[in-house]
Amino acid sequence: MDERYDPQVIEQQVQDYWLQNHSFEVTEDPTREKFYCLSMLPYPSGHLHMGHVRNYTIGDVMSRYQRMCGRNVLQPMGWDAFGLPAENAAIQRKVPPSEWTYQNIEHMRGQLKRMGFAYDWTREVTTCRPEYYQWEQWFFTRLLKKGLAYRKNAVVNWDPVDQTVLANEQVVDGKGWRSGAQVEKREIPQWFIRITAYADELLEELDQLDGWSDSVKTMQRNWIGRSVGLEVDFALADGGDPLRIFTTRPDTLFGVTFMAVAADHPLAREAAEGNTAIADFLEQCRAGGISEVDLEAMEKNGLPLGVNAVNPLSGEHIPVWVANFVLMGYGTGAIMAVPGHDERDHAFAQSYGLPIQQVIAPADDREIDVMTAAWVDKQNIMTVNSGTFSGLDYDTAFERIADHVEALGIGRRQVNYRLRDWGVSRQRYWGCPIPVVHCEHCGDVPVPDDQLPVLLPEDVTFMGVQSPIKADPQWRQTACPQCERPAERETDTFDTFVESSWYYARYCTPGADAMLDERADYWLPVDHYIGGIEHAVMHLLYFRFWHKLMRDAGIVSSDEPATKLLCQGMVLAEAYYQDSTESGRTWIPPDEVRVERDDKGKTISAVWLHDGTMVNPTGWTTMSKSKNNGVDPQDMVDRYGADTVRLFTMFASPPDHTLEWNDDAVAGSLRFLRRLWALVYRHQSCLSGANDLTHALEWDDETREMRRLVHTVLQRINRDMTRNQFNTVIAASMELFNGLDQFEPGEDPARQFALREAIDILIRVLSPVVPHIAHSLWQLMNSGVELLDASWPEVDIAALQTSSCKLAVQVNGKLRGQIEVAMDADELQIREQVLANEKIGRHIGESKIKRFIVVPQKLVNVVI
RNA sequence: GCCGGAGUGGUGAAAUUGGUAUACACGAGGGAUUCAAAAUCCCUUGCACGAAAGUGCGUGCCGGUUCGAGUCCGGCCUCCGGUACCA
Repeated sequence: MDERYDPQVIEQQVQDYWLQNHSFEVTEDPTREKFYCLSMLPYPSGHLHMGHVRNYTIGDVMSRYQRMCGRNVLQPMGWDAFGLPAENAAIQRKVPPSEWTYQNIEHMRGQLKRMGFAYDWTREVTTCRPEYYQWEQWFFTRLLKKGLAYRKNAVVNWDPVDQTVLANEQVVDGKGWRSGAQVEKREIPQWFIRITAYADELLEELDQLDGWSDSVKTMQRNWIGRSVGLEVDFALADGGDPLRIFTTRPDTLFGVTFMAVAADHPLAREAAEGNTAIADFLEQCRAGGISEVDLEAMEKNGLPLGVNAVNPLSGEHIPVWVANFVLMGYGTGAIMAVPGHDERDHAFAQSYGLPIQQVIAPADDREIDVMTAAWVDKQNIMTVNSGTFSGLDYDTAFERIADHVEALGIGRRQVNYRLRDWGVSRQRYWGCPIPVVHCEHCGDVPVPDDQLPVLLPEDVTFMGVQSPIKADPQWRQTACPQCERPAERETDTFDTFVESSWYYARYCTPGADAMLDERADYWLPVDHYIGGIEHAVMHLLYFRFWHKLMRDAGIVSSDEPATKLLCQGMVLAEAYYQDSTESGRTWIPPDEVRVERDDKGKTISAVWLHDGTMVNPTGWTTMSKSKNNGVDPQDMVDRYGADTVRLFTMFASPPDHTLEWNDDAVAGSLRFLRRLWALVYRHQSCLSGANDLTHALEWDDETREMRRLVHTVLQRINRDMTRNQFNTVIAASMELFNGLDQFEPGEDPARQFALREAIDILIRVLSPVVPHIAHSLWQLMNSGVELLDASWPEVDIAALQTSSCKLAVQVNGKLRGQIEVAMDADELQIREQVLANEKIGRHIGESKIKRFIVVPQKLVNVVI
């Protein structure tokens, strides 16, 4: 054994050992309990970033721990390889997206291997390969035949200069990021998958997902947004098609003082003919992007159409407006407005001087004023000013008014969802082609199985604005699979969320000549899924949805894809900048900055080493290229080794918190591993001794104390491993180490045994986090077992026994002292000891004791 | 705007179910070793007052429940994630 800890050398040796022994390749074994540990697959952006390192270390720690608990562990890895960044890189570097992507994958695979993650690389999935995407094309054609996929018009961001569709991210302040042109809304035909047909199941099954956090489940519930309400037709005063609206507040129907329709509602278009003011307004509504943030943030405005509707309950005539916040694509494209009892309607009514009518009031005598603010309560209310429907609570009003509206034949009870069908069309090149042929005679025809996959050409020149498959008439041209006459291929590609909706299942069946095969039933569902909290709703909802689609196609047999979920927090770093009038804001890399601290270590200022000028610190912020504050995992691994990086990322905070990167603390993690190495080096002859003294050992006091520490700490480690709180597992291991560092076994066999036991436990519990150093140290232990398959250590209950314990003593809730009592002391004995204690007695004085509260083995509170 | 989180020393954080707030680290200060440096080791370290014993204060802010609140309840503030074409 080398005296010096040299991570670069030992990590290479250990990784070679794993490679030669195929240590992480697994097969289905029905006799063993399986554990499928899945981390979200990365987008191959070119370099591993700290978020990946953190995510994958968490998964690796879980996987290695489960293996030591005896499970047959599958931990796969792959590449979410289609997507927008490859197209941007292609334009910048003039290389085809495929080439850029494959090079990135090569590089990043090497980086992952250097981290020592226990992946079964024989199962690697690359989503841009036809072997993978052909099966989602195949599956999509099944969905088409079942009516679960369909085509309809939908709105996109349109850049009128580049003549292209923009992603929401590419719209900055309402303008195209490249052209700078004002973005417009444009309606084009798009493919959708009917996720709303599964809305109720997606909602209800959340209740069964005990292994998912409440915050994620709540977000998904709110995203689905099931609401029960009433659909009502409002007749127009001058005839014509009635306006259909949906409301969850039928109890406020008498308070409707106006209505509003979307800019592209037929009624608005009609009114615009011959009215330039309205026509101009509709034109204005076309400007700007389609994201919800933008729509909600913009100023709400509108114009009256000069048309009246009739309130079906009161018979009142109310004006119909066109408003920019009503959207044609969502719901019916028209709303009823109740400014007295809806905040948005109230604001709109006030800015346009529209009437506000109160129709509900508090059931008690409380005064409210709907003229100053909308009153939106549902509980403890009573309808007022509502004709024969006055004096009712919410539920009664809802039911009676719904009955009435249904009896009149102008509406019906209706369940509505906020969730919209999943738009999967993208007008981009670097994605999976949607397998449909457009035929003049037969309509949209799914590509038959024997013509799949529809291959995406990879050897293309890509200039950015136009997708090469849209630009290439040769590629588009085909024969209709039904009538064999000339027809055109669909040139849209899938949303990349489609690929990431089923990759976890494909890992189970490498090389299968079908979408999946029976091996999937052994591994699924995923036992633990780990990924960023940013995926809480969209990806994780599509992932659940696709699993149910596969179940209903008879391809998988479970209802949900993952039983447990862990969402890790973001990785942050400090960033520094300077502002100047000429060049705007410049971001200075942290390693070019010297931070000045006060005598307590608090940052007071920061200086750019380059020229000695002052820079501004931002505090903790997300790592990003634009802020120049990314920490490259490669640099860290080169400097400290993979184990140190793994140790730091697990130690710095619990998995679900944000993680603040700190170079000094990373060095501290290396220091710990060096001390661990030194400890084992110092005791190596003792450690390699035979382990034949398993009984009849007499412990001296110091050894008994040391063993009690080891086993109480192990107890905490076990608890924290099961709740995935790895930072405290490491803290406890450090405590164990600190207790051990002072212990000298000498020649005493019992003391030697105790030290061997303690170090054995320490190496085992640290091995999931720092597997390379653990492997090297383990070789000295003469245990005859492979560390990867060594059993997780068990607590020796006998070692925990003590005869007395310390009790904190409070007087009126304030800590005043401590006493030591026998473990089995009763309240009377404790009371005697408390009163006998001089320091505590001072605080009690002559006062009468009102209460004497004892929390066994913890504390006493004397209330005077 | 809406939905979901988070806030504890100089810093990252710990505190099992309402029971001794600050474990474990980092940083800082002091010391040892060294020709010197690196590395390593030892001690101190929540804040205020005090020579000390000690006393008071202290978990974003305001209020409440309780013998006892970082933890539970009500109301705010700030920051972070998502918001349907970034992944």
